[in-house]
Amino acid sequence: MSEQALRPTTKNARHQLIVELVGSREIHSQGELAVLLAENGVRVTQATLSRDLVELEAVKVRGASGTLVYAVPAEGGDRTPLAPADTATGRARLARLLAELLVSAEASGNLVVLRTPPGAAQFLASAFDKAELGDVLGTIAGDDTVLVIGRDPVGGDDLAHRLLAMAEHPPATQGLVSLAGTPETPGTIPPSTPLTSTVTDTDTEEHP
Amino acid sequence: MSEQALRPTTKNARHQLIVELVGSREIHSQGELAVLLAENGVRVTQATLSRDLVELEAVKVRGASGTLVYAVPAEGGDRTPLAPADTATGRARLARLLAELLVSAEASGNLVVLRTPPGAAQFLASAFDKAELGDVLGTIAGDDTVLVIGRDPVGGDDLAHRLLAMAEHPPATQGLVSLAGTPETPGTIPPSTPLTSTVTDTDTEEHP
DNA sequence: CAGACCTTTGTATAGTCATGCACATGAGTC
DNA sequence: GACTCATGTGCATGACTATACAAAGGTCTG
Repeated sequence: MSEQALRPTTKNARHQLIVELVGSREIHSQGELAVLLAENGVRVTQATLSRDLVELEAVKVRGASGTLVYAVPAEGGDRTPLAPADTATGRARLARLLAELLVSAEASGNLVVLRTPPGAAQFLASAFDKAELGDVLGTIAGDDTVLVIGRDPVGGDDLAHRLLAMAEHPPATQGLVSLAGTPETPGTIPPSTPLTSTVTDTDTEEHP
Repeated sequence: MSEQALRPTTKNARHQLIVELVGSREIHSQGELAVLLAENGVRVTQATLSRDLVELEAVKVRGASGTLVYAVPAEGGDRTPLAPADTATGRARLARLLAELLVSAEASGNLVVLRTPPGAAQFLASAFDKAELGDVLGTIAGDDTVLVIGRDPVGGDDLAHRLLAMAEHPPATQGLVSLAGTPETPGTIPPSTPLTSTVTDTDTEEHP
């Protein structure tokens, strides 16, 4: 084996590096990933990467141009660059991600149900975490649905409108790699659709 | 062209059929999809399907067994099986799954936060869907957390107790495959932990 | 009518990913 | 030490997907 000729690296370290790379740039193929890894002193073949990506439960999601890029669910599917963002940055980023990912928003009581393209919900939810909106109690995310829990018991509508406004007026792009593919603009908000089937069926059945 | 020999079908109709098929079964490859379409009288090649899937913005997601299956974001990415389950069977199954999977239950307002072993939340949540409990508005699930939304604005406590009772008195086992590896017994329920950090951080960060 | 243009689809093939097989290495046991 | 087993990886190749090119059909315009 050629390990002695390379920078020492374990499988776990390689996995970590893969997560970092996938989280910080759009990677379209395992060959491309192999090149990036080699640039970091980790030389493996496509076969090994295929296996790694299975172990990491990676998927391919559609980016802005409709091309498929890798996404790793590690850390809740968070593909955010590892550099932590401060709150203002977090909010700007949330707005940008809302602009890109928000498919629809529905409110009921203190809850807002956000729909995203498949695989993007965790990503969007993590942006809520980092944005630290005061009137958001927390979020829970599945595959393509984010449930935003508002503090105000009847503030769901306001919150939904606010999020839509953010989605429509995102800050200038900052060069962050975005999970493009905000295919369908929300259009309209059905103001008071019951929550049941939308949340329940779609989200829980997304991982068969 | 062989269109004259086939059931008349437009591209849009084909897209609709694709969405239905992808939404009702696990489809692992475009070849498999081509076969299913042919069974429905729509004969196209893999090339056409590749193009269709791009237009439909389909992605591949990982299913329960870790294999990749197609998912279509149309209609919010709903991949719900189309065959409905009857209610009584669903409720018995839910009770059994609660007995096996429920780690803890906490109520707040109309919400009940259920904790499961990692990876089991979606499975448990789908059982809620099929059980069709009247006082449950819906559920949303992450990795190890299921948020159960009750209809009664202050009925969370009652609902939590009811679910715990179901967990403690499940029907006789019926040979259902359980999510083996239900390692940890609930032990105790911390009665009134605030909802915030539990929901947000744990759940969205749970996919390593 | 003819011609230009657009859309759609199939064929063939390049590109991408998954996997069987073989090998190397490390850990544990005798 | 030898042997066994588990893990990890590369090579080769099959399976899967995307796309260049060509053809057919439909629509629009002069």
